[in-house]
Amino acid sequence: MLDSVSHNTFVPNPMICESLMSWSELFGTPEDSYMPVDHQTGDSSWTSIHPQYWSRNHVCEWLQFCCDQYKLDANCISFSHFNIDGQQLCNMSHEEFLNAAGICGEYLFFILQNIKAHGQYLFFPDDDKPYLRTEGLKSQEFQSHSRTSLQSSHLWEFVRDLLLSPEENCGILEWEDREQGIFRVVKSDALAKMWGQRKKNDRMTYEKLSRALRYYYKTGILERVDRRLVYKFGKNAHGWQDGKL
DNA sequence: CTACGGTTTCCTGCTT
DNA sequence: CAAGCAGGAAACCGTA
Repeated sequence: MLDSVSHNTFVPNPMICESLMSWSELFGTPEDSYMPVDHQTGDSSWTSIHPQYWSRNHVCEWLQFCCDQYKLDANCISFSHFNIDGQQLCNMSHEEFLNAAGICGEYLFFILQNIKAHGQYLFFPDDDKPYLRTEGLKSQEFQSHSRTSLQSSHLWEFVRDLLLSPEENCGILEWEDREQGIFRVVKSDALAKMWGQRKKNDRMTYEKLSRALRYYYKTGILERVDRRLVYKFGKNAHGWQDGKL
């Protein structure tokens, strides 16, 4: 689908942008999309370039990727605000992100900060070794047996990834004992709100989130720590030891 | 349509 | 008193 649209003419009309058209309305369904290499221009994929050097096309592709992979509601994103290159994107403040993408802004900002800091990594469940995505991965292959560090659908992985991104977690979570995998929930309400955003559930509370965390005791993902708001990764949790993602 | 895992929601009782 | 913690029970929801 992208191939049928000239990237150079992406959202040329501000009037269209302001109407907050969804991605699919503009470009078709997600299924048609995101090949790692731009076949039309021969450009490298955004995944292999630092955000600072992304072209406008790269920014568009990144946005599309986020909407697809992180199940973000494209309707709340003002695409006109993202008709910019990587340099401008990186210069956007947290506030500007919220302004441009509403409730999705929080997460998009978080994702971008993570990519800026760690690159676009993938993890393969089998060996859990970080794998830097390079060109040539087919989208199907990409979807079938890999995941990004941030798209994890499970709560404990969400918590883990937040913990591994100190620059982006806004002090919501803190390591108590890095070696032993003990961490503390500093801002319980913020954590619940962020998890709620992730699950598109604005009724999420720490009370309910913590119930889900307590279920992990049974499976060895988490271990009980006898202190308020403190948890510990269990033997069945993985990925939290590797310093940076 | 069924099974099932992983929550989500609610609740009662207890602790800090 | 407010905020957390413990789990049981049942509803929910996406995926196989």
